[in-house]
Amino acid sequence: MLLTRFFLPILRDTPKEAEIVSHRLMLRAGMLRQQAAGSYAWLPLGLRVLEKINRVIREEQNRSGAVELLMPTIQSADLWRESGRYDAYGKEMLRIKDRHDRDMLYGPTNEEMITDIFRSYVKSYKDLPLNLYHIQWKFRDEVRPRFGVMRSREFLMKDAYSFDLDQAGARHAYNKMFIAYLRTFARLGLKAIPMRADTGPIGGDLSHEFIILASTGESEVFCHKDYLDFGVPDENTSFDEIGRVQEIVDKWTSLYAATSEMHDQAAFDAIPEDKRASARGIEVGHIFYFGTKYSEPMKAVVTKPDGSSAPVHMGSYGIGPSRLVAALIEANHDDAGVIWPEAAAPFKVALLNLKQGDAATDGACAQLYHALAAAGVDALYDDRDERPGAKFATADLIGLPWQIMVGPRSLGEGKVEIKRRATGERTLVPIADAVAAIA
RNA sequence: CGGAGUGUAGCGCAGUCUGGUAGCGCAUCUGCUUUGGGAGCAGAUGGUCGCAGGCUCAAAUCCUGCCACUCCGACCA
Repeated sequence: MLLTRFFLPILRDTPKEAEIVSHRLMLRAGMLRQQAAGSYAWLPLGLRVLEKINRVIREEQNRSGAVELLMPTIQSADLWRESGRYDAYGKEMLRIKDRHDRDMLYGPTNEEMITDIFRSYVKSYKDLPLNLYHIQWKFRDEVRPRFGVMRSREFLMKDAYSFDLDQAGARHAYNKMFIAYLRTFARLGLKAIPMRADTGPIGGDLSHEFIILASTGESEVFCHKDYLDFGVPDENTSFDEIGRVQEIVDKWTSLYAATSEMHDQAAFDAIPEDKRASARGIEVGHIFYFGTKYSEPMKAVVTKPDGSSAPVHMGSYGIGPSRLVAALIEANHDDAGVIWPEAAAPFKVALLNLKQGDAATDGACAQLYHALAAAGVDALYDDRDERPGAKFATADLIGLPWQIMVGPRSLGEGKVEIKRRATGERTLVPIADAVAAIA
């Protein structure tokens, strides 16, 4: 992509409404534009990050056996009356009327709709287990949206819904998602710690919030430091081995970890002092088993092997990709700007022509740009007529993992300079070796 | 929803107290010179001062009402 053909409205000054670093940097880097309180347009650079995150989420959801579909944003109130939540949900639900004066709503979540889809088709235990997910925009009319996309009213959510014959089956479905989440966050370069969450009226131990530690986090969290060194299940982990999957979950829930709402000071004090971590955290995922809460009132029942029928056991599993963009920045930035992990980076490399209009640098850049494209490397070529300093500042701000700098100084020896954004480390390499150096 | 603020050019701000024909920096445009960490000089463009009403010879400035946005708190993915 040529920068002169891209749409990248960089801001030199920080808009005053942006308080936390991720919000500031997203506005400055031209990723995001606020349209109303808690409502944002995703500009091209931001959209690329969002889609990179979605890709990782999809790959891990699919790997665990979940199946993608897509449900509408606008829902009929009737389904919500069936579950009883139309009246229970409160003002956070954005309620709308259509031209026929029918009650509609902009979905804040999709339990009712997915249960309706399930009950329409699935009648037999033989079709279980089933896990369906989608990635769709949600709206919750927050009293006080803040922190940019960290807590917006409109937000993107991956929500998965599992259906099983009984609680044991549902536990395995839960465990599979648990592992998929560990892998998803790890691939995005985040250390996410599963913390026991409130299960509400259902009870039990099957609800976890996945929290990343960041100084600007929204809530206080407490955990055992050993979690930070735990290994994440590799891509060959079999999701069908019930015992093995349970072992992994058991290990990842063996040590103390809790948000302030669930905090048990006595249990925390029992941890050796040098192993205690008390920090701020950002919730990036939430998984939940809720049994027959929706299947029973909405009559989502299947026939069992013995001929009797019973409501299915369900769970739901959320990740907020739009919030993850902000969380990634909170966890990866410096004074100059964002530092993207490769899996989420909008482009892999910035190609900087330090003397636009100079035949030698123009030629070398064109050659490199084509070589990168041929190698399948996503590159953003800064071909603006700007001075070197402006290009360095832009590249650091938008935080692509690599920068290839092409200027008369090194080109004299037939070399270009490659900079790793995360470390600042620079190396001089012959032009012909540049693509291989970052691949 | 309680409390506190802010709305003046694309962005950041001054001007409001004490009413008198709207200003600064950056950005943008033109020209020349520059070219390895946000260049210099010269010139230029751009604003119904959030909206509506009122007081006044005269309102960004005073009064009344409304709207939008932000921050703290309670609440939430």
